[in-house]
Amino acid sequence: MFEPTPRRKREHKQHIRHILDVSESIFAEKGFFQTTMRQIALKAEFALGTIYSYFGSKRQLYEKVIETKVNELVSSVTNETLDAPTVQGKIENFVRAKTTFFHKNLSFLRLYLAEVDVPRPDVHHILPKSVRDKYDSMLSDLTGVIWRGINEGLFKPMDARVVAKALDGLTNTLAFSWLGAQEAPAPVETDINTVTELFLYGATIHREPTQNSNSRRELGNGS
Amino acid sequence: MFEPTPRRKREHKQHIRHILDVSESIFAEKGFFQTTMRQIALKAEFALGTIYSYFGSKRQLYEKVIETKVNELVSSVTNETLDAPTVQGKIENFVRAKTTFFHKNLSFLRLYLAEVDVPRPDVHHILPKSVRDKYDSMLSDLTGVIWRGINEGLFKPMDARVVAKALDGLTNTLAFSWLGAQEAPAPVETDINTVTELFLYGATIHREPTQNSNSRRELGNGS
Amino acid sequence: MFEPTPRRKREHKQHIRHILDVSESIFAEKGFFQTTMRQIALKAEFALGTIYSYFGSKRQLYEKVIETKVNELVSSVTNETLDAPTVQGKIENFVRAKTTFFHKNLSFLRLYLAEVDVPRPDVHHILPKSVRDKYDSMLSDLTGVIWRGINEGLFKPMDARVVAKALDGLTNTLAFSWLGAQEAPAPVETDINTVTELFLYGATIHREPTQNSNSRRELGNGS
Amino acid sequence: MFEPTPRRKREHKQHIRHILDVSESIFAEKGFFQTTMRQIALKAEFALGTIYSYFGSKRQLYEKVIETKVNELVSSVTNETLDAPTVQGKIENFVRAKTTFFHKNLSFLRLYLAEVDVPRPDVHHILPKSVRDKYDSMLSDLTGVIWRGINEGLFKPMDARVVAKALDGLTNTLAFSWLGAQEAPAPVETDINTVTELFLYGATIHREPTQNSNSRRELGNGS
DNA sequence: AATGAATGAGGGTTCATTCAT
DNA sequence: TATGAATGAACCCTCATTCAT
Repeated sequence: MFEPTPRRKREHKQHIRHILDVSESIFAEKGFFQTTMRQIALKAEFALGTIYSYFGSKRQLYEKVIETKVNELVSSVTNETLDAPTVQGKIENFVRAKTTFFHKNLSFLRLYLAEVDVPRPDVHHILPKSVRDKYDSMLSDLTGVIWRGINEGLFKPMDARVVAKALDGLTNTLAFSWLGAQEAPAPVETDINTVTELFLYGATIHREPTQNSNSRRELGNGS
Repeated sequence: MFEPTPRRKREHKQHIRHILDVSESIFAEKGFFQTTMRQIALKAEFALGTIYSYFGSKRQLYEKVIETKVNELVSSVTNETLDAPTVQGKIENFVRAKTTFFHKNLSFLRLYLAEVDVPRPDVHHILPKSVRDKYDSMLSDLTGVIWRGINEGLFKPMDARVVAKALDGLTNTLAFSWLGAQEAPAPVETDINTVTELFLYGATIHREPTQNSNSRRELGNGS
Repeated sequence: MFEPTPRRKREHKQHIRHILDVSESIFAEKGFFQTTMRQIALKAEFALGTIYSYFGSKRQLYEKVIETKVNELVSSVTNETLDAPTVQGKIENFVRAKTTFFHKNLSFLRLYLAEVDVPRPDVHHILPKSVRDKYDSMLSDLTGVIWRGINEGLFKPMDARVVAKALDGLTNTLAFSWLGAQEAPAPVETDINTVTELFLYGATIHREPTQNSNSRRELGNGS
Repeated sequence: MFEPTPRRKREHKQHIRHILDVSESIFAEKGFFQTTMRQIALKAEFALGTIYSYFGSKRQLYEKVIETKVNELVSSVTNETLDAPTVQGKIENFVRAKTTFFHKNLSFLRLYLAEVDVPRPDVHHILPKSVRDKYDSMLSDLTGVIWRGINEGLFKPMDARVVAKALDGLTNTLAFSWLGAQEAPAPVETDINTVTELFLYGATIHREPTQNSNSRRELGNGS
């Protein structure tokens, strides 16, 4: 019996990280079903069996890829959202955190859209419950923020959950537009402002904007 | 030698329609890769070979399913959108047409989201160009509407294409929320109002205008 | 009950002939297994079922194609061979008849080589016994001629059957060389002379050819 | 990471050899199209997938079978042919080498005749160019020998290429006669002599030269 | 007789997964 | 632990053949 050396442990973690990264890029490029374990093993420079010894199955590997990144995303978004004191600030931070994250994880974006945004039917959920829970908790937090906004008389009295979904979808939609565009995506700040402005005040120009115009300027002054 | 009798022709069309319907439901339920041609043949109550004699390959069948429904959707949406005289009317009709269509074609919605909203990377595009073109033309029409709104001083001067995408995404997001919900989805009109209101005027309550809709309508009827 | 009109009967025969011709060309081009009944039906401008009503099965159609042409070949060759009074004349006529026939039926040649020259193993004979018998009878006739030549002291005392096979193979080999060549094949007479000369007198030049040279000239004077 | 151990490598080669042997026998027995990969896997006592991991596809496996044996044949024949100093010696050695090879590789003979002797039309060539080239090179060597014989005044002035083809076909024809015969084939030497005699001096008995071989040898040893 | 839509057995091929080394 | 050869279930597709009209 050997006790695992610290070096061993470190290497082990590095390997896992490495395989996850490689898998993410291939899954993102080809999708789950058109990715083969051999392709992953090849690109990761491990033997086929080694991948299995680390992750058990293709499905589990895929889930781990999603789970890891979703955790990062949700943590980041949740923290940022909570960080601001006002409702508007929270909204803005939510949009900023999500947008920034996807800007930095473009290849993951495709997986996210395919899996979280358009999940397979309930019976055959490809995602483990933990991931969906995580995602739902993020959405719940956002719902809470909306709800507070409604209670404070800031937001119109709509179904908070639906509004939250709408905002979430709005950021996804925008992020998605990067995927198609081959050109360098617009600066993040512009996107953040567009979404925030649209969500808070809509597309229509108002005639007598008193305080609102101020807050809008603050949101938009990055460009 | 003989051309097919009218009856034969009619049956032929019925069979095609039948297979397309069956395929749609299975593809929607399991996705492209987890659907087998045998499942389709079985559910359609045709022999395997018969499906092939009608559609050539799994890929082509899938494309035909998408193409047929996307054509319906786009026609319906385009017509309705053009139908209204004012910009706001067009926006509202767009949302109404799309929402209504998805309400009536719930199973197709999943395919639509998977294919149009989250396309696979360029090399492996599962959709024929014609379908994507169709979709793009719908989006272009919408972009035109937005653009007109901006020119008329109704909408804020934003990137019309991005705004159009946002509105499209917003309706998708809402429609998507039906997929998860096991409960009877809310009445269509509610959803339509939510999206339209959110898009046009945002989530925030404005201080001065008590009857927002009235004053705003005045703005739009100048054209 | 209608008695078949003479016209009907005539048409029937014409159809059979037509389908056989079409089949021969396709079988020759692609081989048995890579030819489909649909291809034949299409090129023959009959419905699939019609082909079956005439020939029962792909195998039977194929056999009929071979059988018909082999019968023509064997009849022609046998008649010509018997026609000449001398052994040398018979040999020459045999070569001439076979060569001429293949010259006129180039597409059949491929089938012939594939089926008669290189038959599939005994268990799975694709040819009906009648065809093989026909072919064997031709070879027997030739063997008889050789045998007579040996008895008359004209030919060396070799195994007549083997010698006959050799001559038969020699003509096949030559005919085969036309298949590869895209250029217009050499005049038939040249080929006939080459084979006959080679078979009767070999490749070697003899020093004191007294009578032999005469007979050779007779054989070769066509060119 | 690790290169395969010598043992692994050895086994790998043995497996390839084994599968090739098994395939050859089945292909020879049933032909390409009536042989299934499952049959091969079964007889080779490997899983279906294993055969594919070794050879990629049925077509490639078939080609490898042919290629391997044709290479053996051509090497053997070319070496033997070059070995003799005189033209007649070369001719005799050519016949001997080919005949001996087929005597020892009876099952391959059928494949050889089907593929080399009766190739499918150009578009559907089942053989890789390399194999056909190999075969052509053998034939070219033989043509060279014939050509030398003609130049030395030994052979009649015929088209050397055609004569070479004729000799090649003659040996094939003879070898082929073994395929049908269930009885033990005649001793190889007899066959070799028959072909050589026939090719060099023809079937006809010459009047004057009692000891043909002697006088003829004198003709040939001038080189 | 003629038609061609419908049938379904069968074959080539892929790829997740296992396991002996 | 790491390896990768071996496995075989499962899938897409073809095509000879049948049969109702």
